[in-house]
Amino acid sequence: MTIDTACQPPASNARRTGAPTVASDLRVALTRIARRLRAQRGEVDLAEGQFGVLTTLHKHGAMSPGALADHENVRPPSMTRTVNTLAEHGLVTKLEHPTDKRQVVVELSEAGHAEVRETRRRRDQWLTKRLQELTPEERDTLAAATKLLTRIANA
Amino acid sequence: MTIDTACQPPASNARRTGAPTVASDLRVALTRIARRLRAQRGEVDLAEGQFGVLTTLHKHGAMSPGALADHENVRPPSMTRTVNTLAEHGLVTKLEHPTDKRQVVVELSEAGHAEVRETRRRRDQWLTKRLQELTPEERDTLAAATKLLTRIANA
DNA sequence: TATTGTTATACTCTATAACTATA
DNA sequence: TATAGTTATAGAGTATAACAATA
Repeated sequence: MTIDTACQPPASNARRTGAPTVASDLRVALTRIARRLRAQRGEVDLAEGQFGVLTTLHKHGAMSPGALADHENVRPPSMTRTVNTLAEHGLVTKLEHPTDKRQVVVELSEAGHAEVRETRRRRDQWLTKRLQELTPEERDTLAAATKLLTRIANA
Repeated sequence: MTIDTACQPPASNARRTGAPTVASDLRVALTRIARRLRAQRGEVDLAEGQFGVLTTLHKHGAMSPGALADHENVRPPSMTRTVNTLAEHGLVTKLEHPTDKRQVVVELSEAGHAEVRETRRRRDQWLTKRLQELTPEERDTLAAATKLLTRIANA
């Protein structure tokens, strides 16, 4: 596939200068594991953005489409479409707001909750298998690192 | 935004059962950091799939559109479009294959190489800043964890 | 008059099917 | 006849602008 005349050495700047590569190596590993985790899906084949709405509702409870759009960083018309798609799949329910008739309340259905749980279960299962291939000492290292990574993730 | 009647407790299965949550916590942290890394872009505003083609060419050298499609898990017509877009931006060059006139050779231009380098530089910079906020001991822990995560990523 | 959500329309990315050129 | 790539066309997902209903 690759033609022999055009192969250049994959020289990263960090390695060329001899500078520390922990950040770079960590970035590559993190990115690759995240991609493999994303590939583990639940029952329903959802786009990542649609699944994101489910997790947000799972975490924060029912929200208006506008609030969801803010939270997911999309525009309101896009969220209208996303919510309608999820409603057609029976994963969310659109309800009237109790006092403000302009608003719509988007609520996760039981199927929606189940989809979030199942997807997380499969992703955790994949990662758990990988952890089981490590020694107890290595798992301790990763447990300690998890605390640090969590701090970084929320920084 | 959230209406008070519909908030349910965010009870994950792992926590409810008291089972170990390292895998789950690690997954959450990994996913979140990866998302924040992806948000660090280079000069040109490229979709993640388009940038993926640049990194593949950066790593493996010039390839045919078909080989790129295989590598990136998209269909050939999609890769044709992607490559044409990248070529219009001056990030890749389409060349004739030396012996097989059916084939096209897609080569990363100097601007393409620079885009890959710059994007990686910004992502490494973001992560380096986060690492600098840790103690030396914590950095040692993450350095050790990086080796393990790299192994997992490639498993 | 401001806010919430939707409809109308368009652009991007992806796909399948059909076509062209070459091996 | 098989292979590499493209063109034609369609389906998601997202965007901006314009509109409807309600506060």
